[in-house]
Amino acid sequence: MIAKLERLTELSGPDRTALENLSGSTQSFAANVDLIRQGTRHETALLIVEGWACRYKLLPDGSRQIVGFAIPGDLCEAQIFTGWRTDHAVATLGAATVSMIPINQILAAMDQRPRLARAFWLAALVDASVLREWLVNAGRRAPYDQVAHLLCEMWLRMKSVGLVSASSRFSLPLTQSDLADAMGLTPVTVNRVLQKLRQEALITLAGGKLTVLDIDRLMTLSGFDPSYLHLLQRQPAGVRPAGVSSRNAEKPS
Amino acid sequence: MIAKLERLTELSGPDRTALENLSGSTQSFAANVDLIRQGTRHETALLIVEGWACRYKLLPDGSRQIVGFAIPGDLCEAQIFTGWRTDHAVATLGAATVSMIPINQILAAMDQRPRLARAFWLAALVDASVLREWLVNAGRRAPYDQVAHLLCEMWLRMKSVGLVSASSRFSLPLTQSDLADAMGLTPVTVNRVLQKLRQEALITLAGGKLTVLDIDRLMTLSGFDPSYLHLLQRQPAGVRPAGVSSRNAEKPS
DNA sequence: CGTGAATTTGATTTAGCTCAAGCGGGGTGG
DNA sequence: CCACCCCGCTTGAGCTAAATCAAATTCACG
Repeated sequence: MIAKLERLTELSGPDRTALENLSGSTQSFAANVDLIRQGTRHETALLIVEGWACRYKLLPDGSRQIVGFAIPGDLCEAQIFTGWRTDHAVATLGAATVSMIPINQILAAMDQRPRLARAFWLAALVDASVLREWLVNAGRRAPYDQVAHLLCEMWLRMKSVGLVSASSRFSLPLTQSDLADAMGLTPVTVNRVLQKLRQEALITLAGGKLTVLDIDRLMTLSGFDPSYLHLLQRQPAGVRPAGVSSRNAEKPS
Repeated sequence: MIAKLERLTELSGPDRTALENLSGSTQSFAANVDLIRQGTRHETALLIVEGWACRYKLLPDGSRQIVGFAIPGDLCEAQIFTGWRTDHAVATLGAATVSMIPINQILAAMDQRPRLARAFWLAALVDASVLREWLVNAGRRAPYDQVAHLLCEMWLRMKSVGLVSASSRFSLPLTQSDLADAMGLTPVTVNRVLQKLRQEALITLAGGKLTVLDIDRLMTLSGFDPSYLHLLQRQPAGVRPAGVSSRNAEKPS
C-alpha cells in the first residue's frame, strides 16, 4: 500500500522493505470525524488505507475551505514530521480506515535511507503542485469548469491507485457541500453544475458513486492538463490526455 | 543570502559552507521577463537576490493566476530539481537580479549533507502551507479581507528577510493587475479595496512602495494568523500576532 | 514633452450567493 | 416491521457584490 504511494515517485530495492516495516495501528473511523485538529501537534502520521479524508481550514466566520483530499495510499499529513503545529485540520469524509504511523519511525527511515527522504520531498512537491492547480481553480475558473476539473483530477488519482472500475466508476464520498467547500463555491451552485453535467451525459453521480461517462470530453472542456499531478511517467511519451489505455490493470488492494 | 533562506528552517555547521559554495551566475533582468516558461525543463534553479518574481499559470482563455511570489532569498523553483516539466511559469515583477544555480550542484549538496536535504524538504512544506492559505484566500475570503491578508503576508515575509524599514515601509513592485491575478479578483476591485484601505489609514501605497500604517489592525481585520508561514520560531512562546518586537534587527545583506 | 501603461472613476450587467421551502431516502428507535 | 426524522439534495425567487465595459486622468519614463 505504501509501496504504491512511493512507486509514484521513484525508489528502489531495500527502501521498500524499510517502508513495509513501518508499522502502525490501523483504525477505522466513521464519517466526518476529525483526525487532526488545527493548531495541535501530533506524534503519528496518517496513512489512508480505505476511504477518503480531507484537509480543511475554518475561518472566523464559520466558513470552511477544503485544501485537499486524501485517498487510499496518501500519506497525510507530511507537515506532522516537522513538529510544527498543523495549520489545518484533517477529517474523514466517508467511513475510513487509517493507519497511524509513529513519526519517529518515518524520520528514522528517512535518515537511514536518503532515497526515502528524497521520495518524501518529491511527495511534498507534488502536494504543492496540486495546490497550485486548486488555486487556479478557485481563482480563475468558472464554476462549471471548476467542478469538471476537480472530477477529472479525482478520476485520475483514483485510477492511479486502481480504484476506478472498468466502467469508469469510483467512490466519491463527498456531499455537495464538501465539493463546494473545496472550490470556494456554494452548495447550490455545485448542485446546478452537477445537474448540467448529468444532463450533458458526462457523468452519473448518486449514492457516493461517480461514473464518468466521457472522460475525454470532461478533460477537454475543463481545460484539464494532467501533468500537474506528476503521476508515474509510464510512457516517456508526453502529455497524452490519457483518457484510455486501460492497459494498466489494477489489483484492488 | 542563501544562509538567510535556510536559517528559516534549521541547519548547522558545515552545511552552511556547502550552501555558500553553491555558485551560480548572477544576472539582472528587467521587469516582466519570463525566467521559466511553462512546460519546459531547466538545468538551473533560481535564487532571487534582489527584486520580486512570481509564479503563474495561464489559462486557455488568457486569464492568469499567480500562484506565488518570490522575494529576495527565496529559492525558486524547487520543482526544477526533479527533472519534471514545470507546470507553471516564473516571471520577474520589478527589475530583479537572480542567481542561476546549476541543479546538479544542489542535488550533490543534498546527497552529501542530509541536513540540507531536510531543509529543502521543509522549504517545500512551507511552500505548500502558503499555498493552502492562498487557496483559502481565493476561495472563501471577501475581496477586502483578501487584499489585507496578502499585504500582511508580504509584510511579514519581507520583514523576515530584513527588507521592511523602520517606518514599516517596503518595496511592493506589483501592479494592481498583478494583485488581482494573485487573488482571483479584478483590477477594478483591487483598486477599490486599496482606496478603502488608504481611506481607513491602514496603508499607503504609491510608486511600488507600501507603508503599513497599522499592521496589528490589518492583521486583525483580515483574520491573519502568521503561523502558516512557519517563520523562524525565535520565541517558543506561541502565536503572538508579532506586530511589534522590532528586536530582531536586520542586516540588509 | 510625448507616449503608453497604470490607476482611477462611473455606469451597467450578471453570475453566483442568499434565502427559503419542499422532497427523498436511509438509518434509528419504538 | 414500520414510522419518523434528520440530512442531503433539489428547486425557485430575488438580490447584491463583483465583473464588465468604458472612459478620463495620472504617472513613469524615454
